[in-house]
Amino acid sequence: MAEKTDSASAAVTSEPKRSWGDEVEDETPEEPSASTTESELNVGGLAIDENKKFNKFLDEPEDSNIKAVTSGDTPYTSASTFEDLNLSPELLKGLYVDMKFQKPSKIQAISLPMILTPPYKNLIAQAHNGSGKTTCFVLGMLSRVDPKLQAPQALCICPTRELAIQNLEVLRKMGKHTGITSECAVPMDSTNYIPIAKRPPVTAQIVIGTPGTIKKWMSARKLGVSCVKILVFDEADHMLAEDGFKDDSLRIMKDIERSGAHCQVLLFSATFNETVKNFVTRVVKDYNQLFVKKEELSLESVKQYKVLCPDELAKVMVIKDRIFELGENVGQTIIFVRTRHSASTLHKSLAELGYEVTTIQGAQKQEDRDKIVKEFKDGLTQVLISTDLLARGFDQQQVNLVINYDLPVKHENRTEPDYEVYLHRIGRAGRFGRKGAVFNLLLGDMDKMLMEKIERHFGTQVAEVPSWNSNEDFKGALKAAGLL
DNA sequence: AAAAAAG
Repeated sequence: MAEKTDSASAAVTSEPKRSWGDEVEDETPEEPSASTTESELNVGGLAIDENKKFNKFLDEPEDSNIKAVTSGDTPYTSASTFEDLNLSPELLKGLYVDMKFQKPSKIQAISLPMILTPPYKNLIAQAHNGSGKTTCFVLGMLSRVDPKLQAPQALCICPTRELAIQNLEVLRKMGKHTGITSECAVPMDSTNYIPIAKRPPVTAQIVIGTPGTIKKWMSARKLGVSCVKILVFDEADHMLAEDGFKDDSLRIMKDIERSGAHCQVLLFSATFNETVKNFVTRVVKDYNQLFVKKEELSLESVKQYKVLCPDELAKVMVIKDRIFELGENVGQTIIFVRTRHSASTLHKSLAELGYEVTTIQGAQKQEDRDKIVKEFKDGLTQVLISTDLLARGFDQQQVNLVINYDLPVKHENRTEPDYEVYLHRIGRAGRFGRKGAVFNLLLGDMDKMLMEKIERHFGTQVAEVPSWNSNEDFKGALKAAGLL
């Protein structure tokens, strides 16, 4: 039995007074622990234990420890119901009727009061995959927007076109009765292409999109940001990582700040490695934060396995003979590969063997990508091969099986696993506490070593499937995962 | 011998 400590403890911290727009000039390395006094004192802000008894029936990782550190002395009380949040009746209707939500999930219960209570502090929030982060910032945006002001007031930046579209769909469903307008700022497909100069200025109150398009619209003066009062970065660690979208994100932040209005910044992700964490805590100032230990980040409901494969052909055979045969009783499957090229190679091998499979990767045409995602979300396709395009955020509850055809590795050093990508990939299964299984196909000593490092990093045990070509072994694994 | 966005 895992010990149940207080789920969240709040502490007062004193942060360096720095503006998030200043970061480009200010790269001074800084010891974050020196400026942050994190005590485990329970200063009574968060009544989490009280909340626990309501939430224990919910199908999600409620026993997870989310550690809260608040800045300043605003007290926050965890919301045990959505009514606690002073949401408009229209928004509550969307939550209960359209979204069919009953109670806030844990991350929602803790983060929403922080987002919605004046003086609207910035927030850096980490929470498990599939625990309902999207709802946190969507609700935040919808309820902070002034419905009477017809101008962009909330901006949400996402790493992929697919994620931006998905988030907008959630927002529109949740905000259906509010009359709040929204627009998606992603590269348009060829059929709907309108040159930027011919586009009318954006009047939508909430804009969700990808960095390039947002930047483009801003610089063409089609997207005014002077009324923007809430700025969200989904998958924030990636959006602010050195090899991610860092420059674009900082640029957007800076432009908004330059326009004058005070803007609340929300950073959400399931992962924040130490490097990014140190960076983001320097880019935003005066923030509240929610964090999860990396050892507690793997979802218990998703069983992880490793499969030792003697050669490349064996990997294809595992997909063909095990995943296709057993997987269809189990739900949908995503197969992750490292490169666009291996995506098409695998696709071809499987297609030649007569299996029906679709593939998505960034080199495809926008409209093809949209079509593939739509088919998969509609349940018309069962098995989807993907690059890390879909590693983050993609929410399809019927996905119970994730295959790492290739393990995720760091770009700059391929003998190092990319722990964050690994966690995001396996988080495509087990949405909202559902059961799931992950099969890591390992080929050679390098893969074994990478796998060991991953196990060590997250402090998890990844069970071995005894034989790659035994149907019984895979059946047993799926049974143990609760899928058969 | 990377993926993502976008020009």
